Amino acid sequence: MATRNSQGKKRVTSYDVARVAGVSQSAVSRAFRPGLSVSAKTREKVMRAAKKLGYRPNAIARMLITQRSGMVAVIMSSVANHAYPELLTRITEHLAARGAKVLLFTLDAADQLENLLEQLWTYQVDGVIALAAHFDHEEIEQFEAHNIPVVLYNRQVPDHPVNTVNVDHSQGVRQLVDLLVNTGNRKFIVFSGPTHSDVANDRREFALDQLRQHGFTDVPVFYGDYSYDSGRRCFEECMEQHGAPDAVICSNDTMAIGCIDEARVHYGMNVPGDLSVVGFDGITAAFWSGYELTTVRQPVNQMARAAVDILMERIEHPDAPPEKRVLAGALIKGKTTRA
Amino acid sequence: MATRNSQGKKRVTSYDVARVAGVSQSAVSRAFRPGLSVSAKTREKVMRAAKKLGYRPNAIARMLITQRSGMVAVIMSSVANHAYPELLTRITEHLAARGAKVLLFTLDAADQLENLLEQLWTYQVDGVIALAAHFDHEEIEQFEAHNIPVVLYNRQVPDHPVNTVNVDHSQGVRQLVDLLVNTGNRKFIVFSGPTHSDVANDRREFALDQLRQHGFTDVPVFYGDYSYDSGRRCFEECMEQHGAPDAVICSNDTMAIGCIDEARVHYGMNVPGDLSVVGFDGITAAFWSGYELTTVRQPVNQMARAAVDILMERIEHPDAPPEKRVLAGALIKGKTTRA
DNA sequence: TATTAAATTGAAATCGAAGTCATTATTCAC
DNA sequence: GTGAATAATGACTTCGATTTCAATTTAATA
Repeated sequence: MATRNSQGKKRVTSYDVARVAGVSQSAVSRAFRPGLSVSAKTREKVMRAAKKLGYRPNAIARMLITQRSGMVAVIMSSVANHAYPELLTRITEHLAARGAKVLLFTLDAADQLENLLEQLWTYQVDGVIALAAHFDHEEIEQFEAHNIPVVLYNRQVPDHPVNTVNVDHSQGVRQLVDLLVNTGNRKFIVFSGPTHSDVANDRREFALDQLRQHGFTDVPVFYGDYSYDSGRRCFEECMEQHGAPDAVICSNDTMAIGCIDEARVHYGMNVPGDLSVVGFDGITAAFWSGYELTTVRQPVNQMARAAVDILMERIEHPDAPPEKRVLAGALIKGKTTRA
Repeated sequence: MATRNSQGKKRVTSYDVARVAGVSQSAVSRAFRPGLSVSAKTREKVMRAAKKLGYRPNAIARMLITQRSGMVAVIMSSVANHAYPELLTRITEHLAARGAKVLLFTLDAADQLENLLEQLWTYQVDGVIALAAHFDHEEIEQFEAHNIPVVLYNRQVPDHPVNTVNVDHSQGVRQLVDLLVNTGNRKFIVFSGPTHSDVANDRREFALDQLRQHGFTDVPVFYGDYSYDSGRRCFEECMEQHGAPDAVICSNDTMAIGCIDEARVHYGMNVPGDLSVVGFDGITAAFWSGYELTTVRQPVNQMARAAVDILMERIEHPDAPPEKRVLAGALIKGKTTRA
């Protein structure tokens, strides 16, 4: 008997189809699941009845009985990250190709994390891809306790085995520093992202390390928040405190662009004539002919794919050990550094 | 009895909690649903047992019995739209504030739409917010037949009542045109987005209309695809075919920025000295000091909020008639037009 | 204290598909 | 044509919560 939903319209269930097709409900279920034992004749009858009634299997009921939601939680930050749009669509597409759907969670403040996790447990997601959020031992252990595989994207949990996909920050930053040193820059400045960002800390420290390798010690660091405005502000502060540097190494492209604009527009400087600037990420704006930023481009599509692959592997084989995958970025020699 | 999931770990159900707490399973359910009739004593017992066992209500089971998934499908295009990141997080946040979650769908080619809809029906989403996809009568009628409310974001279905949230393209474009005319521009060019985009068509036609009002007829139009590169290409073609115009009216900011860069970098032109350029949207890059684009900024947050409000209203009251909400954009007088 | 009204409680039905298992229909080999 | 092996089928149980309904307890009123 067709029941009625809140709008008073009947919902068509497998029982309705079964009745019309003159078969059992089990047969209907089998007809819709590929590879199960149904005769062509029965399948035909079922499909005709299903089409006639406009039947679609109810995914919720399936989730309940199969103990698989087919949904993956993606945790993104509400802070507009210029790399997100592509990343998110890539992840969604790769997951879709494997029959999984994305349930979206946003997170800004760390204090919302607990609340977010509460939600996660109730929604029975099969796995999690975290683009945002800082996870510590504690959170990772919770995921383990719930047997929900997690993949961290461009972030890590020190000293704790966990699945991660990272661009090779170390190699990328090193290449940028080498390029700057080899093209004659001597007075360096680093514009770092916020200290609560693991990525920012990594990029900053790798840069300082590599500069030290070349004999440049005590390189001043200014801190921003990854934003355009913070890039501008850093440059302003830098000029006040140290005067014009030869080269600025920024934690990301957005800050680099802010820095360039500030230098050009407010200080009338020529980039790269008077100043070299490098970023990191390879956001679309970095390639605009107004900038043509020297940067390291993250292989977003491959990274998205790796994250999905790793996750799906753990969902199918929960015993697979954690895996850290590091993909090389591509050095883009733009026009914000001297040749 | 606690069952075991695919990972061999026990799942804690309300029955487990009931047994430990020494109450009925019904009581456990009531204790977790606010406003239901449970004594403080019972709730206390239940909560203690729940915490001890690490119990979380299973949202999937709830969805099945309540006929409400609490999930809203958001359809986005895989084409990187610079307005998406903020829009998506806003929508997600507003939905979260009302207890709903976002199930993400991506769509590029129109031929995937049918497949996408098939998925939609099975997932029992309570509603849909479409940021991408061109819907015709046919699709809207399918949604009506399934009793799933839809809100279209910045797009419409002519001659069919359907919920929409739009920025006031007409008013916005008119203000831009007036500004250009009033500041002495006489030779106009329009760079339009693709003809399959309703928004692009609207913006283009409104611009041409308003130019006609001012006596400017036969204004040439060049077509791009909203991308930066297409903005550059349009300007190049324009220069070849018509020489330098006074002012370029672009369908969106990204094309406008492409146009500006092409004019500045490859033609050595001064914007706004030699050329005025206006865009539409108010993407973050439009405000960068390298551009300071004259544009109309969409009130993204308010629009996201309106979309969510309208949708939730239809979910609660399915009989509410379709509603079209139009929000005014803010004219941003930047530095890409003469004063 | 007796009586009525209100608040709690648990048993049982329900949501809609998937999967187990025993039964029946087919197919194949001889 | 018979028996064995295989395929197809349907009855029934299950997933985990919500909700109805009747029974029971508690509170309120006379």
